[in-house]
Amino acid sequence: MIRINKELVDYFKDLKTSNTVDCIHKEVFYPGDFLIHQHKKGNTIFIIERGIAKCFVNEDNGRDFIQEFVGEGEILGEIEVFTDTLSFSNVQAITEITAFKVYKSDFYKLLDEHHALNQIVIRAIAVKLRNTAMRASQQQLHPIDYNLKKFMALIANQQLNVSKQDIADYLGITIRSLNRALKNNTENNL
Amino acid sequence: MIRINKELVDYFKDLKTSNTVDCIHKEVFYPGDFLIHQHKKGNTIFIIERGIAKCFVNEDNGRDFIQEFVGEGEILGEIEVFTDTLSFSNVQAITEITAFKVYKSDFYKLLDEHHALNQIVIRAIAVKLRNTAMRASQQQLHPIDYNLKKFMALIANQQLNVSKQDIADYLGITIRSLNRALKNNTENNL
DNA sequence: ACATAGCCGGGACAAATGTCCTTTTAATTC
DNA sequence: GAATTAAAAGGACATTTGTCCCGGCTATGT
Repeated sequence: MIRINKELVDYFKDLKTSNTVDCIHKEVFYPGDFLIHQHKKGNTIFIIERGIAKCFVNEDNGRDFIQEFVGEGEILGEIEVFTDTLSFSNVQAITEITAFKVYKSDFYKLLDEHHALNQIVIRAIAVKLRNTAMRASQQQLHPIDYNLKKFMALIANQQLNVSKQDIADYLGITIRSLNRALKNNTENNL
Repeated sequence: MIRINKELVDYFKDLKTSNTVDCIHKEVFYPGDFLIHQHKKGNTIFIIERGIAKCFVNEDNGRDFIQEFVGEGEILGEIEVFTDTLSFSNVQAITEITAFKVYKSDFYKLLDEHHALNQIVIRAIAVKLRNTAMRASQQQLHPIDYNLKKFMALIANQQLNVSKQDIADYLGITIRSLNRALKNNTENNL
């Protein structure tokens, strides 16, 4: 449920420690900090080395929708770089985060010079697309109770403490509806 | 609204006519034919040369969700190839379609040998991800009337004749709800 | 023309979800 | 410990959406 990408972070760690390139910068973020701002122009990508962030869209009616929780190895900002568009979502640190930062031009250079990295990044985006598309249809076509149960199963193994507001935002519902669904689920599991 | 990708189809047309590669096969599909079957293993990608298809997920409760309508230049099956997983959605021809078909191993070879194609494909996936994610949050957080109005504006310019069932499946609602929303929208536009 | 079947729109009701606001609980300060 | 504030839970009602089903329209064959 918290997306991770071991091969990607390992690749960057190796690149960084090998000292063969000098375009990978390390950066630290604290809970609440924004790595990416919606509607802002981004000219860097990030790879999370440690920590957890939430990736969420703020709609024009004020409500938030959490696209995913991202952890170790997840790449951020690559969509903006590849499509040359403004960010369509925010990325905000939940825990303390250390991340690798690479500027757009350097990132393109890295992809050119490192065939394996190119493969890994393509795969990373493909996985994201797959997850996003599958969740969209599932969440759209199933009732809240069903989606909530799925969500709970997903975070059960994680040691992440998700706030109620975040659960509601992930499911795209109000807290009131979430409370009702939680009650339903516990009652039916007696 | 019907996704197209001119640069991708042009690239394939050039490759095909130049006769420098022999791994690009042309295939024809008729309305109703399936290019990709959900839950089946796919070992090819397609690039649509001409025609329109719908890409939809069938959920376990029997309902369908249309991810997108794809037209000229759209790539299909690449997610399955890159992530090495079963198809998570169906792709069905709406009009007659001609498409370029490339086997997985050949496709990887093409990407290796054609740097520009690699770029184009990465960009194509990035655009898909962006669109999918934006639509998911929008559709989840806005009422039907709002989403319907957006949808109508999108297909207004297209010469595509979308059935009511398809509109409902795209919006993730029942036909009954669609009819109500249609009535609302016309009444309010008086 | 008539009968039949199939599709389409909508009425009536049920279920799900959102909005608003009150109550309850927990936490904090003095 | 009492007072105050903030956070969580839920009641009451309105709105939205889904389910079920009926009646009408169209097409088709005989």
